[in-house]
Amino acid sequence: MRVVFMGTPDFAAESLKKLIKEGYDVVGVFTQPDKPKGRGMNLSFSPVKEVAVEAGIPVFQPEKMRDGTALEMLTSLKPDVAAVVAYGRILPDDMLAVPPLGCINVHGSLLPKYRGSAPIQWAVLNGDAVTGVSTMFMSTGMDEGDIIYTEETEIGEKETSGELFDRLMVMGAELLHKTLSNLQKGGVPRTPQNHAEATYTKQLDKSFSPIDWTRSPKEISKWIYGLQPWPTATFEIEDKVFKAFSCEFTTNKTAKAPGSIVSAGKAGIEIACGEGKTLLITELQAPGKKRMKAADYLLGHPIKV
RNA sequence: CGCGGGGUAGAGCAGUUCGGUAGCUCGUCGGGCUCAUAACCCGGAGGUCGUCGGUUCAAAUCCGGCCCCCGCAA
Repeated sequence: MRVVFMGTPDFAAESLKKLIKEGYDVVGVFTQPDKPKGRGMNLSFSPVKEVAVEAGIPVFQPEKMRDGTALEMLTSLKPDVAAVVAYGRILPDDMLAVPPLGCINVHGSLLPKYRGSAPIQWAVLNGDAVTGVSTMFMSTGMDEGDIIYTEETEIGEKETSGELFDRLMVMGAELLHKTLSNLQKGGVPRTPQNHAEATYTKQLDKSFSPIDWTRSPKEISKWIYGLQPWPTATFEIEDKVFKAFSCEFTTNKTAKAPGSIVSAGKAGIEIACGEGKTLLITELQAPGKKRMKAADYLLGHPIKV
């Protein structure tokens, strides 16, 4: 079975690695064009490209999806099936129609919940107890295809999106393997999504960072963990912007306005939240500094309460 | 050559402008106070000041090379 793989970030690279390891005939890999990245703005390969290059698989990085060149590339590979994992591009219908067995997509949520960009992070941000991965047959509408398999997993109380990501990318890779394997053997289930239950997520960016202290400690905690490793939750003290990494709930009550500092000591920095409750920030990062315990930061930077 | 901040006791920082043998808070060790303590008091240990080289009577501090960490931006 000739497989064409399309993907870009680590989440996708994990699946590609799995396919290679399981011996699939990966005849070509599509990934986003190389971009300048990091300090120094050096040109860098996507994680998927790294894996493909190492495995000696031809890499395709079309700039545009709809000018025909991408379609030509795909057609020339004569794929039986395409596996698409976080490619970051919308495939036009003519490309979706190329592989006879269809285009399989791995999505980081239990569809039809969280269609769109950052499903994993939103599951954490919303305080969900359970999320998972799904494989589906791609269709014209974004993440609207028929579901093949799903696999659930619980979200830990203090699990960050990054940690959940690491688990789901492995689950996703295995589910993709199961899907392709059964597809090759003859058939896989095909369940239309209940579109009435669909929800959509917005892509995350820095504008989500500032913590809204009027919310409950529980919500803020989820915000802090859900926004890791990026774009990270932030708050301000004395005009400096801090990133928040860890927090603890308290049983304290306060009459202070949400966002004000209630106490600062060995336990951390206690800040007033909504409902008169407080949240203890235990790990943070000051501008230009490393991530550190809030207590350590206070040693060299006394904060007036 | 994208912009910028930083590497000083176990930890977090000050000191670098105007060179002169290292300071603060916490921790740690010992002692004291106390019914008791994460509180308080007294005392001690602990640093080749990232690294290599240069200038100088003298360098954490001035000059040059290198390594590492971090923020922005992507």
